Amino acid sequence: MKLSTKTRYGTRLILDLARHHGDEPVTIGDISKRQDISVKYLEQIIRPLKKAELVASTRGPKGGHSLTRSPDKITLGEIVRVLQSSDVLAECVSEPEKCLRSSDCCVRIAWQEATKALYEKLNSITLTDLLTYEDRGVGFPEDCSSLGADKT
Amino acid sequence: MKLSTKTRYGTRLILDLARHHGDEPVTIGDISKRQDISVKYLEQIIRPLKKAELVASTRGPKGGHSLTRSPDKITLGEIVRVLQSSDVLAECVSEPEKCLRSSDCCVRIAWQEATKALYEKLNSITLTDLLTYEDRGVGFPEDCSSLGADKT
DNA sequence: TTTATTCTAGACAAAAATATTCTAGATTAT
DNA sequence: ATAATCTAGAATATTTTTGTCTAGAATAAA
Repeated sequence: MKLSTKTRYGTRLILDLARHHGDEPVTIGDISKRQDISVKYLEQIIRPLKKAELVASTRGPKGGHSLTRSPDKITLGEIVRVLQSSDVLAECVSEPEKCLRSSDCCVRIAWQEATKALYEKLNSITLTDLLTYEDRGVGFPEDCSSLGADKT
Repeated sequence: MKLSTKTRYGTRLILDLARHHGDEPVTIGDISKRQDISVKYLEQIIRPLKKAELVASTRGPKGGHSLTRSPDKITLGEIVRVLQSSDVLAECVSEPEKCLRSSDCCVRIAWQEATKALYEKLNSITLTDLLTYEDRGVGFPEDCSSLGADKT
């Protein structure tokens, strides 16, 4: 159920671009230094982001990468969908035809609902939101301490 | 971001027990036939469920497994937390100390919020709910067709 | 008391997915 | 021209997940 490091690193990558939105394009080398992620890996991660047109690049000296939209128009949901190779909780959610039982499987519907709830939250968080929390020294509005809910 | 097959099979396992709640204990062999999952794998999956005291077992002939609580007192959230080896979206959510950046990482808070939203949904779905939907021939109350939300 | 049935525990092996690097270019400002 | 930068695909390494095997323990019933 973990997000891949590709997704997590990619989020940091794009957040780095967000911090420099409006400035000169940012090079992979710079991001690598700031985020402490290898150049080679970043090159790999940025490809799907370009393909999805979240990021645009220019080659040659003075080249680099930048966001195609302002940070308040990009959500975490979008980033996760682009980078996460399996972007639903179970294969049967996105491809019911691959499971023989899907037609009358009540569990499948539950995974679907849960996936939906997850994306509703992710879609509600923009890059700007993250930068704002960062400025405030972190600490989201809501309380996040109790994850396991009915554990108690 | 996918749930492991252990979690998915385990959910079917426990749902099978739920269908026979109140009857004689159910053997792994029976579940294996009905769910089409190997005996050996089921034996492995049922261990953590026993440890978490969701399932109780008796040995010997006429032995088998049964739920320790009624199906309306067991939620999907609980099952996922027990079976899913990584039960949060990112390691830093449950173990912030493992990440150097965690103290001022705004992304971590976002993954935490998203994990929370996911469990709120999972915790709200009981085994009884699933059986009910099954009886009705599936079809949850809400519409589940659009997952990718801001995709459109 | 023996036997067949059933669960239990841990180790092991195989397969799949993920993470990461490498090699060889292609562009382009200076 | 050349140095800086991005691009593409292949190749490798690592980790995680999936699944099986071996050996044993408990117990109901004959």
